[in-house]
Amino acid sequence: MGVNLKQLSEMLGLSQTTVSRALNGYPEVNAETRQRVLKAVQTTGYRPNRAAQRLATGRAGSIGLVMPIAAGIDSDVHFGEFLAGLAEESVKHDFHFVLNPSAPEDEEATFQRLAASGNVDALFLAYMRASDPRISILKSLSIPFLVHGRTLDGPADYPFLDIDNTGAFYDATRLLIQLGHTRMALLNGPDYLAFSQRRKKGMLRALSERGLSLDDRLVNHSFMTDEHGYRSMQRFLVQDNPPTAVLCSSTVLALGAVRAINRAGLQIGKDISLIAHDDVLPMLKPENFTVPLTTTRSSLRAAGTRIAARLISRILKTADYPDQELWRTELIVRASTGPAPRV
Amino acid sequence: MGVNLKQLSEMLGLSQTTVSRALNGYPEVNAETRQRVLKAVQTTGYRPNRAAQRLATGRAGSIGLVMPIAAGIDSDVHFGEFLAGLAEESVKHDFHFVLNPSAPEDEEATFQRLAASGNVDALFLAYMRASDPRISILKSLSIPFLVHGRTLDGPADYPFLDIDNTGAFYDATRLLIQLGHTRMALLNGPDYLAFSQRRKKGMLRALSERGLSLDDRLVNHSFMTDEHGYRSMQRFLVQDNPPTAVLCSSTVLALGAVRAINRAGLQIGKDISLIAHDDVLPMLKPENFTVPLTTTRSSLRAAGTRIAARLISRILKTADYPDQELWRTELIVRASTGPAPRV
DNA sequence: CGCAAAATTCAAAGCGCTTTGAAGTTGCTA
DNA sequence: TAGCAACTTCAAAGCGCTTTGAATTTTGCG
Repeated sequence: MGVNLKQLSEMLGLSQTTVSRALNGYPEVNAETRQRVLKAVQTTGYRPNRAAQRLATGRAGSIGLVMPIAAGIDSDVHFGEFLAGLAEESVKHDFHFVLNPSAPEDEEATFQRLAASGNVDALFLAYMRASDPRISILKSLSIPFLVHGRTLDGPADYPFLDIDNTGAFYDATRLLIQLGHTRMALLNGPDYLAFSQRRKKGMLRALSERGLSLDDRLVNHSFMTDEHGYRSMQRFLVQDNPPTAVLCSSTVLALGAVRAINRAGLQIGKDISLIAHDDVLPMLKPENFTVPLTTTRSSLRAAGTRIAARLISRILKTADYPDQELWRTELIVRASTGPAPRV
Repeated sequence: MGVNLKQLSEMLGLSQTTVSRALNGYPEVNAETRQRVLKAVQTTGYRPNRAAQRLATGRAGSIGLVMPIAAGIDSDVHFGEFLAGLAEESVKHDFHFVLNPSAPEDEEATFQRLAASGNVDALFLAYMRASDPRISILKSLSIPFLVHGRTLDGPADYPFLDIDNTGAFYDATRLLIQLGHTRMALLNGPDYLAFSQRRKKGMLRALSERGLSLDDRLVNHSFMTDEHGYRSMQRFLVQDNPPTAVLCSSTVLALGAVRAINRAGLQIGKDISLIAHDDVLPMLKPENFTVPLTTTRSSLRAAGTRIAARLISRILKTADYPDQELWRTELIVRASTGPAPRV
């Protein structure tokens, strides 16, 4: 193994105190001394023992993620991508993760346990529901936390990073309206999730501004899998008065929707327009669809990176980030949208 | 915060030594005393400080994963599912992860650093290449490691968990041959990965046993995305003598392949048969395809769970697991395979 | 040149746990 | 009843780092 602080300080003829301070950037160290220390670190390859640091500082150096992936619960494609961003940033600061799979019913207990264990410095929360009891649990926990997304109801008096879901689908809907569409469908994520409701709200707002409305039979809430996309779209298409446009909450849903549309012998961008929300999943690029997809875009990986950065800076009390962030999405027009077909 | 060991032992009128031993299952503790301790833990909610434990024992309590997800490198859908399994098991033993994104070119350095840092007790390695230099790096590192998959060349003198890729595609190919197919295609994963080569090998073996061969123009190696599946399948179909069957290394590839086939106006299971390898991704269930897919199945999540269990038991020196495991896959016949069409 | 203030450096006390070596108890055998 | 092994329990020494409070050296100025 490498040297430890004691050995290093003996080599240098300094006390552990001074060496430690030199390394941690304290001001009361002679500039020249600091240089010597830094050079010695280079040559010896000294790396502080994290366990000792953690014990001494009381900081755990890790972030707790409560993943909705208990045994038997489906994992989410989007999660991997988000995690990649999180990891990318965390590793820079030598932070660990505690991934805590948990079923919804014992999330509360999981949080309590995690916070009490002292094993994590901060908690991260996602998959926000419209009105989410987990927020108040977290508030009572006296441990920093950060929310990806945000609740729909109640005050947003907690730190979060969210994208402007309402705005995204508002913009998308407006575009469709401008193209002459009046009857459109919505393939949305699970009903209870805040982002689903916000997207629907955005769509409704744009519609009602033009005196249009949304037919309940053209709305579907489900997990965002290819298959749900296919089934729901198929149901929409066989109705008396099928939609001329559809909004999808995920490119994965769009995948299935596209399949259903093709199968019905319709042409995307001509017979029916489609706009999907794009989380920028590498496995599924909207520009690579047979008919490239018009999307509202926001990188999930970037969100992961940002969240890690904010959480870590919060723990280490380094930089100051805003407490609440709302990212605008980009509306990117490709070939899947076109003028509404003449009746 | 909760109590610590000192407080707990004072409450009980015992020494820290005895309490610690009682908790860690040492034999030299009076059964009655142990009961008292255990009860006190219940009432006080005592939880040992992990940082202190780590410092005292020298064990880090965490597993290092070197993920191929450096900035700019695509994340893999399959990874999330695998991770879910890993996390599920790890959390039971209060183990952390250090996710280390890394580009292929500095993987070696990443390993070195990780091992030397003492921040991890074990390393995990995946995405094995046919002949993988990382193995010898790991061997030289004096830290336990476990490989998911295994190299193709050289001795397999290291601990691994792999599935029988050769067998999987051998079985699949045999089934196709029995159904009368003689000209088949292969949509495979990246060329340099060991599992891709093994699957191809399995296919070749079954073919040559019947005096059949594999046309190079009907083989494609690529990342396993929907789009690659689509493009490659399309290329296969426009050839002079298109295949009557195709093997896909992933359901994600199959997704694209199915799209191409439908688009060409062909019927799956009738005009063309398809078998995919199924990692049991919740987002993409083969049984939910429009024409349910015949698959070779092996749960990636289960592999994650198993790997975590093996790694942790190795670190904690608890149970004994076999050092090398090769899991058979299941061949599950659904509607996407059928007799070869008459010429 | 002398002394207070500023700049550096240090010794030592934890952080909360495990583990070693020793000590105190019991139970049996001779 | 002495003597020894088998049980139990304990005090104390780390693990490697940070941080407090004090000591030492430099610097600035009258």
